[in-house]
Amino acid sequence: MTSPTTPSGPEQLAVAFRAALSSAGLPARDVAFERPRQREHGDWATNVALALAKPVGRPPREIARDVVDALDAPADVERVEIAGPGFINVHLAHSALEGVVRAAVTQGPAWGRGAPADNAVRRVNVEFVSANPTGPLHVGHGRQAALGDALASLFDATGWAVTREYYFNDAGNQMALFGDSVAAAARGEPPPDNGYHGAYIGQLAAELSAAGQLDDVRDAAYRRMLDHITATLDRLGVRFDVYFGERALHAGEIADVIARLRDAGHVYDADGAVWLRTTTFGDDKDRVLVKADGATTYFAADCAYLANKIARGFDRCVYVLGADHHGYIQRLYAIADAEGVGRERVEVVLHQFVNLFRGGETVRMSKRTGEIITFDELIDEVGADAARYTFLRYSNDVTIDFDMAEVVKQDRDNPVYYVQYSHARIAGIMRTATERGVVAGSVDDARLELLTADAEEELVRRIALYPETVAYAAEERAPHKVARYAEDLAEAFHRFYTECQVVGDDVELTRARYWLCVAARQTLVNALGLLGVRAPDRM
RNA sequence: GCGCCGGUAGCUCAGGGGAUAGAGCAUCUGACUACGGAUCAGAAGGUCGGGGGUUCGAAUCCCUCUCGGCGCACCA
Repeated sequence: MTSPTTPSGPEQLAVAFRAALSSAGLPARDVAFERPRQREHGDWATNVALALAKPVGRPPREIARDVVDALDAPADVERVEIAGPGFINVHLAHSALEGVVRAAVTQGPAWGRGAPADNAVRRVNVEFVSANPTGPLHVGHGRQAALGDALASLFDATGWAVTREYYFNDAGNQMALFGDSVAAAARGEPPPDNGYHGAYIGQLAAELSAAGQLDDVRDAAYRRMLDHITATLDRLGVRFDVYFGERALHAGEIADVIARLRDAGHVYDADGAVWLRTTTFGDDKDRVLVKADGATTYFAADCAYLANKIARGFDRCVYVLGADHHGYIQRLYAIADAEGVGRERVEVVLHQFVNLFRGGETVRMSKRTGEIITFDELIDEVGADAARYTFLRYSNDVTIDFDMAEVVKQDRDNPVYYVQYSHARIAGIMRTATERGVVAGSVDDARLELLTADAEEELVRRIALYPETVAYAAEERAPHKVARYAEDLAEAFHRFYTECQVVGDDVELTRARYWLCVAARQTLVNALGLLGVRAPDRM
């Protein structure tokens, strides 16, 4: 797996350090490495001596001394030193930096991608948005679209086979009411009681009328609405592999799953209803599968839907849900356990809400109050890239205060442009290099050892962090770590750009810097790709 | 009442048990006859909501209190 150009990482260092522990007569133990906060503390650091101090009963610095003396370090380790209370800091040689540039360039789109230790490809279903097609997407759906898509990309980048799925309800009362509302509008009548209002209802009626689809309005209306939603998502660059309608489950799968759950002993009848004993699996209360009036519940459909996903061969089912759905988590786990699927195959990624502002003033997203703004209108106002990026640069766990007046700004206030600008600058350098007839040659022949300026080395070190950033962001289900990384990378590039002229008189230096630019550009492209944000050549 | 998320610089937020808690914005001071100034360099700014505990070491883990957001259907 490790190519000759890949610099030593935690795995290689751990092997060497474990050997050193052994030959120093110290107890065997895993040696973990982390990236030190400060540059002067090296490329990697381990606290193994601190951890051994207590069991061995000796001062940590003394232990560290023994370990370092016994260490047979990998070739690209320049020096190892003991610091602070007993940390062992590893400094890599310049050749390691050169290896990073070559790896980024030669691996190209695969740079930063990984695979599980056993190299097995597992299948994951990522379900997100799943807004019922009874109205346009609102801004909260936008966050979920950006998040779900980025999570799916992170799964893909770490070796999973991913299906992006959108689940919608095409079977319930709301759908019927929605269809009837559109039908009423088509006849020029007011909507039924508790029906849907809003200009889009009239617009849908007009569209269906123009298309001659007024015979079966109930179905035609939601399909048309789903088309609008798909178009909105498309503007954002989000595409689903599967749109799954609940109705399909009513053909027998719901009845089947209830029968199976009953056979398994988890179902009982009470008060005229059929219940699933979810409390067995940690839920607060049992849940109704079939109501006293004979109708199956949405919950019953959830049971059938999970069974359906498992039958389709997914090893993992991810549900991206808004914070208001946190109560569903225990329920989903209970379903998985009751079906014998196992809760470890179900995963919920929760995210907090979005508050909309314009210049500090609250903008409502609900239909209730005066100004309503749909997600489409938000994209109109700030652009797809800025919208997506803004949704993705915050932790899932924090509420986003989305101020449209800030997000349309195209300066350092708005990190998406800062990152995109760094990419456009590199593209500009490439254009200049072409114009001035630079012959870049091959990265293997480039004299990368010439890249010794501070800004150059810092840029390479930043690039080197990309693969571990992707791995960690994926593991933590935290796309914002990729966004923050991209900002740091852009910063390192801008500084390099300011301090180092790429296309210059020195042919060898020009070539070396050219390849550094290619490596930086590739890393930016890959990172922005995970976020679904464009990497423009010009802005 | 029970549960989930948050409280870190004036503001918006990062922060993976580790070393001196970091960015951006805002404020102040500087930088191009160079490949795009949507840029760069620097200064200043902190009881990490309060209190206990675990640990060699806690913003980080545990307990508790508090403030803010959200949720606790035979709705969808």
